[in-house]
Amino acid sequence: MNRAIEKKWQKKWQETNLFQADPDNREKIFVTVAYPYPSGAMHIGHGRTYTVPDVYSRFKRMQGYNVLFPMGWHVTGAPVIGIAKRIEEKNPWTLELYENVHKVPKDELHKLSDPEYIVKYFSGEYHNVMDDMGYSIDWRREFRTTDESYKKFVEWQLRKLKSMNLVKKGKHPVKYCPKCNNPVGDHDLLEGEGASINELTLIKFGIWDKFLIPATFRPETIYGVTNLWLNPNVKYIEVDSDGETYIISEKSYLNLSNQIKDLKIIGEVDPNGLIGKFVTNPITGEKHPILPASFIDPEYGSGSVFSVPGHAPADYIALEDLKNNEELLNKYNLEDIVANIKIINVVIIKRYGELPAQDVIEKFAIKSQYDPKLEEATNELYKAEHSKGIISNNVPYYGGEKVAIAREKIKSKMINDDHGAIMYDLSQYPVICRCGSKVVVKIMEDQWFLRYSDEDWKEKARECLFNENIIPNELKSNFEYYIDWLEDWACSRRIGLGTKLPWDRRWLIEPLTDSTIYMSYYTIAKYFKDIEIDELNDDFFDYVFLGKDNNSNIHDIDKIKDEFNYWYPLDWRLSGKDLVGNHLTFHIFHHGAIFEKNDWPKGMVVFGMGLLEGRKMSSSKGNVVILSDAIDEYSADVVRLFLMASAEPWQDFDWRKNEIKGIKTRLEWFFEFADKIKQIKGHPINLDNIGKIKLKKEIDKWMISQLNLRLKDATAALEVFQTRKALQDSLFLLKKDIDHYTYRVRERISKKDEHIIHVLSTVFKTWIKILAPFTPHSCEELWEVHGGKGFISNEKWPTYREDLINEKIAKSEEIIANLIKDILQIKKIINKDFNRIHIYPCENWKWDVYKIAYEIFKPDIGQIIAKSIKKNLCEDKKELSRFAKKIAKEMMKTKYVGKIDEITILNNEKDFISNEVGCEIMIHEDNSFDPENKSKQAIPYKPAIYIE
RNA sequence: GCGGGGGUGCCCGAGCUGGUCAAAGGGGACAGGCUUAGGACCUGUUGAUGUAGGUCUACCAGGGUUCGAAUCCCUGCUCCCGCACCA
Repeated sequence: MNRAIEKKWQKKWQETNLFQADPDNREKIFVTVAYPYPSGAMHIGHGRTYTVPDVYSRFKRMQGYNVLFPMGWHVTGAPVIGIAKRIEEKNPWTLELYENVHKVPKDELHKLSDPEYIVKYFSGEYHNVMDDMGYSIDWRREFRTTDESYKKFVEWQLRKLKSMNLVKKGKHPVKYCPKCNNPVGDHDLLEGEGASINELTLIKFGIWDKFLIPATFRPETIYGVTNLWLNPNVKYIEVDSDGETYIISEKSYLNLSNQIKDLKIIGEVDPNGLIGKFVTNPITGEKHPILPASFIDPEYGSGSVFSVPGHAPADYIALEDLKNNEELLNKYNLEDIVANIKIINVVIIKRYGELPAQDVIEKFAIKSQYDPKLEEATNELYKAEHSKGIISNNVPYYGGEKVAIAREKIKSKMINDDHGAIMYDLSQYPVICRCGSKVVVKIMEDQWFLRYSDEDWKEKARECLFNENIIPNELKSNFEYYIDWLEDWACSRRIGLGTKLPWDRRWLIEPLTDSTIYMSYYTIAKYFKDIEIDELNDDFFDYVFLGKDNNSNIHDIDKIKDEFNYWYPLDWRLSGKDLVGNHLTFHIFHHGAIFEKNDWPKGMVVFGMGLLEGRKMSSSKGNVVILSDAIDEYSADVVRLFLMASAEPWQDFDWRKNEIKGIKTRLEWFFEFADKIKQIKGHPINLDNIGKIKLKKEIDKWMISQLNLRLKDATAALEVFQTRKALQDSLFLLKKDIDHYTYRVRERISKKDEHIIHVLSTVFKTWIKILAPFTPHSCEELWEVHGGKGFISNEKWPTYREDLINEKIAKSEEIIANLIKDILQIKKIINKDFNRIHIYPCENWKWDVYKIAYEIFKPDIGQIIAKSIKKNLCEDKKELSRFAKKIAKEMMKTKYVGKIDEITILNNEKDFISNEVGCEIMIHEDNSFDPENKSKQAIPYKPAIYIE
């Protein structure tokens, strides 16, 4: 197979518009796969993603369905902005990545400094590679999400949602670079990838007319505070917020000022002047001393911490350290204050005492606040208290409640009473923007949200999901979880490509939101080139998609509407596992909100990820195989076949060079198979007319039976996207059958037996059709070369013949194979010279007993014997009971398919068996010659053997 | 932590509505055949053991249900994935 042949067929398909799908009177199937975000070259992971729908589409097309498989480009979003900037700045890492991994030609590279050009360039590349892969896409419907008509569509969608009161305004924290003045994503970072935003509670402790505002994860521990910590080696400042004065570390100002409006610096504060002074606990009203601690990180929170030594190991050990530090105690005159501190218990957990912090300190043998084990100890205790802790009865109102619940209540109470506020901080430090400056958490005001928290909307989503087919089914509960868990989603953005929010043009629509119902857009996309942009107003979409009143002047509008109604609802939506929690769940939500129930999607298939030689694939790390390279090296059909054969779509697949080689030789074998038939026949095969012939030999019928069996299994597998199983049956197992068959009939092959030619031609003709969805180019070529008419892509999918699947024939073949195996085994064990092998088929009465045993369907020996005696099956009662015991055990190990005429079969295959075991054999119909009494050993499906 | 999915023979993996499972298929290794040769193809072997087709030990570990468990139930250990404003 070479690329020239593949190109030839791709061209022919294109010239005949083979995959352009328009409404007709056939039943339709509408398949979409997540449209790609083309910011780099396609790799084999993408190859798998897009091959699955192609195989399915081709399969369904052959079954007679009108199949629509379209493709578009999701080019909205922010990543390309950063990429373009880095190209512009000639960032070496980015240039290297795009030149060597994504294989962008040198003269194109510099043009990628324009984000629009990046997506244009790569969507073009994607299109070409998809053609090279032979995908049966209807390209007339291709679009980019920045097309003006698409923007009109998205505007309609958002206005629709707003009119349904599913959009609201609010504020929202984001990772933000103050220097670039922009929100940043992971792809914009120099350092700190994967950092998340943590929510903390600031609590206002009064001191004079000012406040210290320590931040905490555990607001419930406010009842256990003994003191505050300040780091005397750190700069502190006073800031004004709306008339209140806070004391915070200088380093925390940057972050806090992005979260608290108009935070103004008033002046510096000397921490030494604060140590030893007292603050007021806003909840309990108690006075707590301010004490020095060097472990306080000035960058985190607000640079001060409240101390809960009963439950925070760090606080506990810091207090112990201080007690033993006379120098410090003397410096600030703290001796009495520290001596007076009484540690308080606020949370009770099993297996811990009054002071859990002390327990873990002892358990981990931590000696000082600088001990590295401190973090581990803290984690352990925090987790334990959160999941299993109960608020102690010392605490008013909340005593006896679970920590996790009390925490939320206490938090909201404090915020309501203006004793506290929410702040956000990064989960790890440092996080550095590509520009080199520190990233902070900023609260974005005037943000727009989709109200996924809306219970009515959730209910619609659940109903939509309930009626959908999810493959694999296990993921359905995952979707349920996400529907429940989803909160309001910030759907507006400052940067990136995309559609502007129609009612607030300062904002762009966030790119997950603009790609939720685009499947409906495909159905009518081919008409847009002939329609003025302004005509694509809300009335147009309302009429076409929702059947509202027609206020549009577009003259083809009813045709457009009919086309939408023909293709919708979507039959299958395919996408990656990683998109379950957002794209796919949003897809359900938005269909639920906008479309009528009968237009809700019907099914989803969720894909696994790709591995490369057992390791995770990653473009940015260069651990990736570019799809076009793979096609060049192996051909599209080999790549397709490997991707489909190595794992089911929802499993992770592993690209292994060695195994691809195996697939390649398998495909070559398929080509040779055709030649082999030709050779046997002596002249070319004519697939258009392979004639009819009555098969007499069991082994010929066996081959046809196996063929139908494999076809049946493969068809059933493809119906539910099990590409691997389908190939397992149709490629590997069927090939094994053919090998077995040609081996069995090799004598007859050399005599050019016409039955064999007919069997092999039939196998070939069916086989080529089964493989056509997987390796369409090879199959077209073979089809044409061997006399097929038209495209194989247009051929009818073969239907299996249940009546030709014959279990008894399969069993007979098994008997022969097992017999040969057993003889060879015995020969090996006894290791002696011998002249002849005698074979004794199973006697009739044993078959009868077997049948009785089978009907009882339990290894109930007593019942088997009783019933057999009743029917008088055997004179020799002793022999009967011996056999009954044996068959009771045996029946559970073999499948009963009825009585088989072993004598005939054995006589027919006598020469073959004799040949295989390399010795003369004799088939006995009775036991007149049986010197060692071996004939008794015979049981159904297992003739007795005597080696003389 | 929350949610989801796993742990099978040298490797990858199927099986997991209990019996047809010493466990499919592929890869690797080994032997034989075909061949000048073979990385091509075919046949066979690839848990142990056995002078008659058998027996024993096996599907993370431990316990249980059953006439019978890789498959069902419980416990423990362990691995992977997602947890958001990012496509």
